[in-house]
Amino acid sequence: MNIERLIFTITINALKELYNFEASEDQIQIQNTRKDFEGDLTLVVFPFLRFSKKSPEKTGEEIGAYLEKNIEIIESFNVIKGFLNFVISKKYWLDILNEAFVNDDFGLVKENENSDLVMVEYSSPNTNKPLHLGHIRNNLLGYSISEILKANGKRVVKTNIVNDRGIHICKSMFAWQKWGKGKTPENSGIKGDHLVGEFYVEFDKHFRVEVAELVASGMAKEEAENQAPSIIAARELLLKWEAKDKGTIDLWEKMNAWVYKGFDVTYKKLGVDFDKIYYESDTYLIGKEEVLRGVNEGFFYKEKDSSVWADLTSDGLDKKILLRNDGTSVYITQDIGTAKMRFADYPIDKMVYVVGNEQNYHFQVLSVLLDKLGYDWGKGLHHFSYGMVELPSGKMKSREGKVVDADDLIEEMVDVARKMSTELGKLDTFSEVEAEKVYRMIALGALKYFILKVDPKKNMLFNPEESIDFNGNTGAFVQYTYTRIKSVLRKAADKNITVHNGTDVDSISIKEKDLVKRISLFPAILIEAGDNYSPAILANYCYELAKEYNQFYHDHFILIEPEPEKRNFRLVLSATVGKLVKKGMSLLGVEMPERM
RNA sequence: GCCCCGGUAGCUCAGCUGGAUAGAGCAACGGCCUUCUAAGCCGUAGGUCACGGGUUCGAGUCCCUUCCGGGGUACCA
Repeated sequence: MNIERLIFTITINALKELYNFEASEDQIQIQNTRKDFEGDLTLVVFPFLRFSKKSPEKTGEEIGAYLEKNIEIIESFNVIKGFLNFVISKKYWLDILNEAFVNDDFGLVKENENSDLVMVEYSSPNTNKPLHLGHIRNNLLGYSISEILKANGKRVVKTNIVNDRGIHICKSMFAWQKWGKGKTPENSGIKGDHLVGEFYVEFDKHFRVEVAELVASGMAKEEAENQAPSIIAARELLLKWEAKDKGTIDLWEKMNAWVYKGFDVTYKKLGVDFDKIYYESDTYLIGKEEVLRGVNEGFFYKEKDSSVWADLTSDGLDKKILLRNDGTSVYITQDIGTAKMRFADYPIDKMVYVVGNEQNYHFQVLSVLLDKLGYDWGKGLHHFSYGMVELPSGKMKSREGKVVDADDLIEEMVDVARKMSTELGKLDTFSEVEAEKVYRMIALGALKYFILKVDPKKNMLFNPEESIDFNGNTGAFVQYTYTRIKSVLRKAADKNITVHNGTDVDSISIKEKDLVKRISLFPAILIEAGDNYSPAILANYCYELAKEYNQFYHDHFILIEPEPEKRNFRLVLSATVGKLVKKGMSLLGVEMPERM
């Protein structure tokens, strides 16, 4: 039984016996004792004063005495104001450490036949432009939350819906036809997704000139945006595409193939992957069918102009268009089709969509629509809504080319890592190939940690002028701590010092106990990170653990410690921290180098 | 206009779902390498938790007003 549960239970007994009060668990607050006070765990006694009718100090003393008598591992207690602090016995902490040390799955929940199957959709790129920093956040969050859910015993299917059709790709296609002069990734040496992105920007450039001209000639802006020759041409392409026009389909396939090849490179660099990929071009027709079924069954209705709508006002939402008046599908149409396809493919218990918070409303609507269409899983879908990445100048805009490109950013990070590492002379004995591997680990680790340590729900700021740090609260800090630990363990092995379990020492220092306490929190942190869909909770834990290890490392000898059992204890501590930090960071998608 | 989210140190972020004197990192200043990796450790300085009210033993945390920022808002995705 874990210590907190034990205190809960015995406190309930104490309140009954001392004050004849039947408490429930949620009236009892247990927290970690603040560092400035003596003790490990603290019970807040204020809520009990109404029943004890005594001072906070007196009440604390009485409950404290009761618990001390009835719980063996409580060594002593003290009361300060309304706070009852317990000192937990050394044995308890040593037991936890030994458990964490020997159990390679410490804190992890194993999946079984009854485990929920969770499908996590993330990435979901459009095929008209390369990935940028906003997509990086999405990809890292999606990958990490998938791993965290697995660590919580869920069966996870990582999925990607590629938005490979629609007006956006037609814009790039039209621009390429018109101004491309046969440019290809092969003959230009430009990565495919970047090349297609160039034409998307090219399209917008011409489009805006055309709109400006029309406005200058007296047309209203809104109409001009509808009448510009470029947009008309792009729309024609979309209609031809939907009509399966051979030439259009060929061009579409060619350009998308360029993009996929480019995306694969970026995904690989980022270390993210998918178990199943869906394409909008395969799902949007199913979406249409579902919408029409909805019309037939009376959930949706057709306007005079033959556009199709859902009236969601009784659900507290607005009316929502589902098919345009020309019969083409809108964004949400394909989401309906994709959902149907997925639930046919997998026995999904829970669907998680990793999509930015600008689409909060969209998912509210989708949930209701799916429910109306008779899917009972519609109501339970989870929109993992994350904040935007902003630049100092504001929101990123692909069309204006105002973005931090994913590939560029990664390569810049690697350059900085290489430079820094060379200056410090850390990897002088490494081969070039080996060193390059480590630079990439450090660069990616810094980038991933930088993004994942922030609460996903919040917007975050990225300043391209200041490169991401390798000192302080960073990925490199945690990696560095790990390499220190590995170094100590290597040296122990060199000296034929074996690290054995069942460690027992006469006394442990404050720093040592702090570390064990932090270790003991690992299982709860994993659960919390999973329940809250928050890699940030785990990232910050890894930092705290590493930070406390560095303090310990600074203040204590490990290998040099003459007393064998003490030395062993510290080696066990070190190995355990190393293991947890590696595990924790791996759930964030961060790799750990052995040396740096 | 209406709806949602946010505002914590100069900057970037934590703050365990209402508990003790609000914490880190960066930037600034000072100290620590003949002992296991100094990408580290220690210290100094830095705060009206946007503003004003309320709820209570106790509020950065919950409620309301106002201000500021971001997002959404029926044929963009």
